[in-house]
Amino acid sequence: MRRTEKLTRLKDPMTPILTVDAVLLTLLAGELSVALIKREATPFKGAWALPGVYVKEAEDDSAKAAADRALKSKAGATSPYLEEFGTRSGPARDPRGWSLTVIYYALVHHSVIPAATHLVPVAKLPGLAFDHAEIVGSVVERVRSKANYSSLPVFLLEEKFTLPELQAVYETLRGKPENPANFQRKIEEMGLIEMVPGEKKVSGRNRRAQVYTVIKAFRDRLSVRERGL
Amino acid sequence: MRRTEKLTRLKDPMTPILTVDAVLLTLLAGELSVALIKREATPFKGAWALPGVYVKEAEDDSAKAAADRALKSKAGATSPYLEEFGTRSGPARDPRGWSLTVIYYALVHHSVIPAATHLVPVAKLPGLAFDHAEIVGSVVERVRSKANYSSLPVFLLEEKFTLPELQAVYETLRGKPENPANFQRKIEEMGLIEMVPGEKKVSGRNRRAQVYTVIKAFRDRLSVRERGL
DNA sequence: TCAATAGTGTCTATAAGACACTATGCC
DNA sequence: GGCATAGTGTCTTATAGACACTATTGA
Repeated sequence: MRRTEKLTRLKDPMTPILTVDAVLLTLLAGELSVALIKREATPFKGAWALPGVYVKEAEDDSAKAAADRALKSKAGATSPYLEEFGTRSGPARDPRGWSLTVIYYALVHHSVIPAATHLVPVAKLPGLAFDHAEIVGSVVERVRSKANYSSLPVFLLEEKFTLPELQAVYETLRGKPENPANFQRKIEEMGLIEMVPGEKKVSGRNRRAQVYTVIKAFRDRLSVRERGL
Repeated sequence: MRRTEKLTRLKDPMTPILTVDAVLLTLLAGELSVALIKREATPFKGAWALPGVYVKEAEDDSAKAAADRALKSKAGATSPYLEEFGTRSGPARDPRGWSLTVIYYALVHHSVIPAATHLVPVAKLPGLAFDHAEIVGSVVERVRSKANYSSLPVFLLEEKFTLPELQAVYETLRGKPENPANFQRKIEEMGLIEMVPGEKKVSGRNRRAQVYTVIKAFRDRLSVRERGL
């Protein structure tokens, strides 16, 4: 029985708690935002926290599979890009006892996240349960860093997008503007995207932008530039 | 009692095995080598494996502390640079059952490793227990990659070293020669090392080389270059 | 003075960044 | 035509790499 199971875990001094937590990032109104859930059980009942689950031998084939399950069951989303960030562990981070969590992060376009899921701009993060505030901060730092030399920002867009849209995402993450000519040159050198012939995107009363898409090989992994962005 | 404890772990389907493994790297005769230990217990009794331990709530304050303990108790070494690499997990990697291991890697000069510890060139790796061969391969790849843009290689040297020695370490990890003038320029730009005034190193019947040391701020962490190498 | 390794000054090639311009579409 | 955004050609500057040279020591 589950209840007995948990008590055993609590009382056994040699069996650390093992969980995964997922940092699901998206752009909302031009702001990098993270998916948070309200805790329904102690500890930290009622506090905001990252979507996370216990790693279960019966359900998960790996820690990454557990992270997938956490994203699906707690935030209602799946992500083609789901990468391990690292671990946090120790006797103090969880009041229930010695715990270790494996942290994963994912980037998606906000359209794949249900409206019911709470998205909070990382710049206005409230207090979070456990060490989750520090975790979000560290993951955001990593993500911003990867925006400097990889294709990671494309995962924040929909399947089809324009170069100006892609440039805007890069600029948001890197926090500085980019020259369109130089930007196009560098993206081309990454061999990341391909034109969708004929398709143009209307965005007002101006010239329509050419539509692009990520080439198959990079749909679920990064393209990396040697010399940075 | 420990014996009962282990049986409980084996039979409990909800409690994954939690371990840490350490990849201790050093240069031996100019070859990147890894510390291996011979397993004394099942499974894989008699096979070569990475130094690793169970994470113990009573002994370890964190997974990293457990990795320190593994290095000290199994390889007889401590390392100022000990970094998390990632995790491996699943039902199949350990015959005892569902397991998760946190992998750490360390780089040291071979002089701090006891002669009794087995060091094997990573280019001539034998078959290893568990998924340890894949782990060593992935860590080596990461280390070689970091040699392209950070100060990581200095951890393979002693406290005092010369520029030609440092250059040789970089060349070994990167697998290609470097121009001395360009190398010195780039190392200087990293703000990594300082001259030890007056000290010169004799290495034959030739000109003596100036001795350098890593400045304090980078004794236990990396210095990173923006544009690589 | 020769061999061997240490160390430096400077030119060249390449890549990043700046800037000026042309293109398209709706009003 | 005018305005707004899309997109391109090219010059300038910064950095990486190549090369030629000088320096110091022991034999």
